[in-house]
Amino acid sequence: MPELPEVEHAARALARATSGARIVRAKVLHPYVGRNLRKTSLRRLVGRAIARVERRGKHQLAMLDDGSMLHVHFRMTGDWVVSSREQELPRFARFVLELENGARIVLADPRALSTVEVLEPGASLATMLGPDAVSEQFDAAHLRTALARRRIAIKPALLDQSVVAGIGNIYAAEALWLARIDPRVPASRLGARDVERLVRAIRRVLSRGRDGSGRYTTAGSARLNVYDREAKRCPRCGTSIARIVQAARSTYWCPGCQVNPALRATRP
DNA sequence: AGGAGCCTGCGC
DNA sequence: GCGCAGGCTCCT
Repeated sequence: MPELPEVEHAARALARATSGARIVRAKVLHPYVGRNLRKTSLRRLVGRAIARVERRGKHQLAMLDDGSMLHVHFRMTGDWVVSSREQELPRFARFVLELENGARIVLADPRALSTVEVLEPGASLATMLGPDAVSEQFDAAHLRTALARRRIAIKPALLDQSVVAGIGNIYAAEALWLARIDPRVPASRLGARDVERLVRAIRRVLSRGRDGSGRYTTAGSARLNVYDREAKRCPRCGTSIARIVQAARSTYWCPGCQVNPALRATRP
């Protein structure tokens, strides 16, 4: 369940379940999930306490008391299941952490695309991340600069985690709809006012998008205005919602009210 | 810039 | 069956 609000929720759940507790066991149950792990590094976790948990974009970092870090990425379908050691493992359990307080934290992921790795003290994430989408560092000035020389369309640009960290496919579409921007517009063609609207739209979209459990849904959700709604009516203008493919990902958008800013300028 | 691929389940 | 999926990396 991999968009930023969901990862934030998951990271908090992890923090709550672990807070200060020592790890007594750490085990990968699916080889693909541990593909970035060196054979011995999981054992280094045993005996360490989890001091705190941070989220950076959609990455989770559990900071251990010796300065090393447990780095987890849910990709498409990962999630934490918190229970106790006596309970049965949940379906799709791919990685298990057991704590001396009796808690058991399981990474459940049907597709097993999640990754778990241990970073040495002082190491940093291998990926370049832009400012977090819900941080103050992410503002119109930053986004404008980051997009200035990009010739790719704005929608795939928003998915580029080095531009801004934490936006996924669903909320990229939803934010562009809110800001009334055509997803196909070259990123560098957005004007200052478009970028400002877009930043506000991103903030709004990321501040909703969750039900009480921290999950989101697609079909049947009143919150999603365009995503997964091909051929349905745009809630704003009634036009039939379109689906296109950009950078091999689905983009849903409204051809009626999401306009190309360049065209808007020539037709006042 | 575009596509394949990773792995598995689900809906048609 | 087949095609699709909320992400990301790596390759042409």
